[in-house]
Amino acid sequence: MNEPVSAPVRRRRGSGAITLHDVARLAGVAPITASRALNTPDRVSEEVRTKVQDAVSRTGYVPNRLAGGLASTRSRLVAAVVPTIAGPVFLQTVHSLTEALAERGYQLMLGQAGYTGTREDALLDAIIGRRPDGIVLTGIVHSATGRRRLLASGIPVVETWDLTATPIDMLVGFSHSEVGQAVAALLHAKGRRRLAAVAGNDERAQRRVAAYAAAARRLGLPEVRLASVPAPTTLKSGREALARLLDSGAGREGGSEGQIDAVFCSSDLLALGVLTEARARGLAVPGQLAIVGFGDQDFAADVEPALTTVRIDGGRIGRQAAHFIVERAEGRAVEPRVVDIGFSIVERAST
Amino acid sequence: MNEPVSAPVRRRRGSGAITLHDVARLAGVAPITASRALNTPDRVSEEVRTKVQDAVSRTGYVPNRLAGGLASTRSRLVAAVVPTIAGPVFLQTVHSLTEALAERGYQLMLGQAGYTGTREDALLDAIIGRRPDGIVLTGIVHSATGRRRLLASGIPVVETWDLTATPIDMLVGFSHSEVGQAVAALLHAKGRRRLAAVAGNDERAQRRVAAYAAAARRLGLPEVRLASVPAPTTLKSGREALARLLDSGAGREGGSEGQIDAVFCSSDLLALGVLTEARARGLAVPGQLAIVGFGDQDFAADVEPALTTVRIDGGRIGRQAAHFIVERAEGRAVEPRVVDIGFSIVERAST
DNA sequence: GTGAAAGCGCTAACAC
DNA sequence: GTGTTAGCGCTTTCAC
Repeated sequence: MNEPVSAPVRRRRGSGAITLHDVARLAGVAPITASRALNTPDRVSEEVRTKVQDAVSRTGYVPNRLAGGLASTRSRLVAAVVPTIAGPVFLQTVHSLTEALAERGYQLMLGQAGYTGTREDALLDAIIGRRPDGIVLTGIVHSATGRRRLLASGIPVVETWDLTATPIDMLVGFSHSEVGQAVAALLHAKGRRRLAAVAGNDERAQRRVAAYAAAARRLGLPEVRLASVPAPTTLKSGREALARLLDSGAGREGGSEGQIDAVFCSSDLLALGVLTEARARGLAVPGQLAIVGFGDQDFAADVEPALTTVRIDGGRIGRQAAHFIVERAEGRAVEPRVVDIGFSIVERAST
Repeated sequence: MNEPVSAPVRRRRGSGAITLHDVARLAGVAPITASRALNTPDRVSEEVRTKVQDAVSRTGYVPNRLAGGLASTRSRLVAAVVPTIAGPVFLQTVHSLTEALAERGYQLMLGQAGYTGTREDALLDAIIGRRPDGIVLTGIVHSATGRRRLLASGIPVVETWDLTATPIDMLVGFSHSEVGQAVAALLHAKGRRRLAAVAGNDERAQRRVAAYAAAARRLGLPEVRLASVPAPTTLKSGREALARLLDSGAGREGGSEGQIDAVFCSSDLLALGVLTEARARGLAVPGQLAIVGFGDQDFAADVEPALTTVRIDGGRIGRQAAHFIVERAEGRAVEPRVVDIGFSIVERAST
């Protein structure tokens, strides 16, 4: 086989890919000058800039960011951790996070922790080992050791979708308790008295429902009936949960408390399941049963009847998290480090 | 402030994190021995292994994979490209890909190319620059320059969710044309004669629908009515599309061809929208209108009536892709490099 | 089984 | 504005 023209001395290691040295040689400058031409173009003469650009496009050079990250201790990589990508809740956040980061030249690395939390520590080590410029946590109850390692790593951390008293670092979210209270107040104001809830068994959903039940109690309503379903939630588990609520309610107390007349669901998908089951049983919605979802997924407005739901601006969470991380990565302090983005209740036909 | 006990000479650069050198010093061995104790534990004496393990847990050492990747030209990072994470189609694939990779010690990096493909080349460069051990492409029509750069990078590539004649490297998917044909055949066999389709304007969906229309033609059916909607598809666009199909059909030809009696949708969400609109208009499903979805999302079986749909084993695609990449990364050849995972039609109440 | 030396490809630091 | 030097933290290569 012929050696390529003007081949360098055979390398002993390496991938064989074009390097910055190759580009620099072609452009007739020192490697560091080529580096500057690419990274800080305005600190270099016009002439050098064009020569280097030229060499880059002729060779198809793609900078090795592993090497760059190692040398500069800036990887331009941001990690996000979600319980599972299969659940729709965080998609909007991950989507806008990815976009906002890409605009600023950062890349997203995605990790799935699972709802159980068993793999959490291993995942965190895998992430920290990559020295990302930031870590975004969504809906994770992190173990004590996990917290400690995050702290020790010195990597900027943004926790999202919640408001905790003791954030690791930065925080963008809303109060799940307030959501539960607001929904109870709404249903009470609408004249509903026998409230129920269907919630996935993740910590945040349980917190919403607990606050909802407590608020109902304070409003003098009978005890809220609860149905728990596994996370991630599905339409099917919504149907089954309503079936359980209705059947157990009918059997018990001989109707002293009567049938439930409102259900708060921990996701819109669950709410759609409840709606489907209600229709299958000939229960009128909202006539006999009011339904409230959570998340304001894009389908919520278009089902029949349209779903009342709690709207969270997931996109804003993602953008704010990206902003936090990029500011930190570029050496600027961010203050305040906690942002409460709130929520709103979108009233539609189902209540 | 006190210096930490036995502080090394102040480093001029670096993150200040614990390094393998620190661990090695603590364990009383050379750095390379510590490296071996962690990466190839069985090539090291029992004694060294425990001493190093001990030093690791005392210091909380997390290996810097940027440095490791640079030295070994193996990053243990795999990139996946999806049009958008907001669409539900690829979630199962991404989910199982992440899991399968994590099990083998690889981490996923996610990129969103968008359905338009404008950002595609920039995204590919950002990915290639990270020197992943593999790249998984889902549903991307890649530009000629994109293909060239992928090829030039030498990184193993798996294209998924399609079967093309000229794969870049490895491939796991199914035939979209065959899906369209099979659906047309099914509806024909069920006695449906006036077929319609609602499809997102992405290349693959259009291909399914084109094959569906062609098959209908060959079966002697009247021309298929088509409605195009923007990708990603939503419940709402499904409702609107059915409305358009019905209204235009009624106005035109004075009923010579009559109302449509079957709709093939390019996603289950779209199908749910069609179903919702049909119900809102008092059209009986499947009596007056048969509906077929695509994807067999988990809700498809549980809506009323349950949705007939095309089932793709997205999880298997992800696992197979992970297998391909890991095998390659570990130096083993894979043969064959193309896997057709096929599809099945799940008949439920909506037809 | 263990270690010394020499990079991987890039950029910070400090000249000039 | 441009270049030289010396690493970043790890693993390959080659000795012992």
